[in-house]
Amino acid sequence: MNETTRERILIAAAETFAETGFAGARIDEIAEKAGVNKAMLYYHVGSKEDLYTAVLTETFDRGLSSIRASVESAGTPAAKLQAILNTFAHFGSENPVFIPIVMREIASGGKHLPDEMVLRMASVFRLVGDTLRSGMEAGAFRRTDPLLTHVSLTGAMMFLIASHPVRQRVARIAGVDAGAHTPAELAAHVGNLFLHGLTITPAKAKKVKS
Amino acid sequence: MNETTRERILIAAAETFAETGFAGARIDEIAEKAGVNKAMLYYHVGSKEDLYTAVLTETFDRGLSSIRASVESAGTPAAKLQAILNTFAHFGSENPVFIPIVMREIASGGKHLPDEMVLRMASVFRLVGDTLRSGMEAGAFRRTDPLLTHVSLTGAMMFLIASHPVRQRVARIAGVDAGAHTPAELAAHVGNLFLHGLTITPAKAKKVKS
DNA sequence: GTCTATATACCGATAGAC
DNA sequence: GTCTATCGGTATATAGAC
Repeated sequence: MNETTRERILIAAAETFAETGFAGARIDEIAEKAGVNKAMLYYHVGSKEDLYTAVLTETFDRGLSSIRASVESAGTPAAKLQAILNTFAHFGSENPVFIPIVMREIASGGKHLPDEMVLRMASVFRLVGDTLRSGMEAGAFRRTDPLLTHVSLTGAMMFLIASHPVRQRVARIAGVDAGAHTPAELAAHVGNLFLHGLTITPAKAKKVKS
Repeated sequence: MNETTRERILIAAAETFAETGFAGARIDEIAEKAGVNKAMLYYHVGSKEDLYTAVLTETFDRGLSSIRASVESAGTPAAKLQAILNTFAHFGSENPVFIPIVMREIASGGKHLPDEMVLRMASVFRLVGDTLRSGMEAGAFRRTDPLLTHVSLTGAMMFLIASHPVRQRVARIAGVDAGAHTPAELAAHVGNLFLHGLTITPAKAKKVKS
């Protein structure tokens, strides 16, 4: 089993699927990008669907272990949450495949989402959910529905990262700046927003003025 | 000009584009769903791209005017923001085409997004951005990047609405409740989250305990 | 394992009769 | 305005030589 060839194919496939989606992806393009013959692609991986599933699960697994590691490296619930956001933003930016694919799957109601993938998504939620719940029980976080908050967090994060090209076009028309686009800056924005909210409370207002 | 035929085609196209995306959509399927001949589709609307653009802009325009109306009906910046979220959630739920299409466009970096659509997106941002800026200037909102906050808001909202089927599967695996799914409940969750954040401040903690 | 050549099917778009 | 028939191009997938 030539693992290097297979990996080259998976990387090329990931890029193409991210750019055009499953239906828009062309096997010829993936093969050319991977530097292999089209027949070799079928020999090493299989059909287009097999290729898609392989890309999905392998990418998700790498992201999952990254997030797992980052959670354990932080102390307080707030720090854990920020660590998750940082890792998520970094992973999503460095693996441009991941976010577009998830967004497309959500857009189709997860119709093509195999159980193995839902299982992995549940693992991520458990990580974030536990962080949220422990923060609530410790009196650090307000009580909100963990699953809905989790989806809100990841939704905001994914949109921020993936929207960069569109954001630039919108910004030019609206006559404003396109805003930050580095993973660190985007994660900081989401963390700031979700931890403290928009409203200026008396305590915060005092803090700002001091 | 038979407006009814054209509208039937646009409705069918909207459904198909939402389900499968631009590349995945089949003209034959759209024509059959609309109950018209394929040649008629080309006669009334034009090419596949023309069809896509028409669906996009007409749907977006209806949503834009809904949001415009809701903004004007509210007083304070916070109330305006909540009104936007409510309208957005309602429109997105009642037009199941809208959110999937936008999500797919963002996922592809807006490659198929015509300038007319970016223009409309900029209009929505101007509405939300002005609300945010006026809140900041009035001392009601903390200072954040308006465009990034706008994207975070819409991203969270869209993910919450569109993720419902996937959320149910994740919830079952994680052994938790799938959470709310009515537009009003989802809008309330996002509004609560973005206005007040997760962190319990001294002032809020006092409020909760009283 | 690797490549060429090709089968097979599908899809977007149109010509042309009525 | 409406339909049938079909063109031309392209896509996935494979057969078969080496």
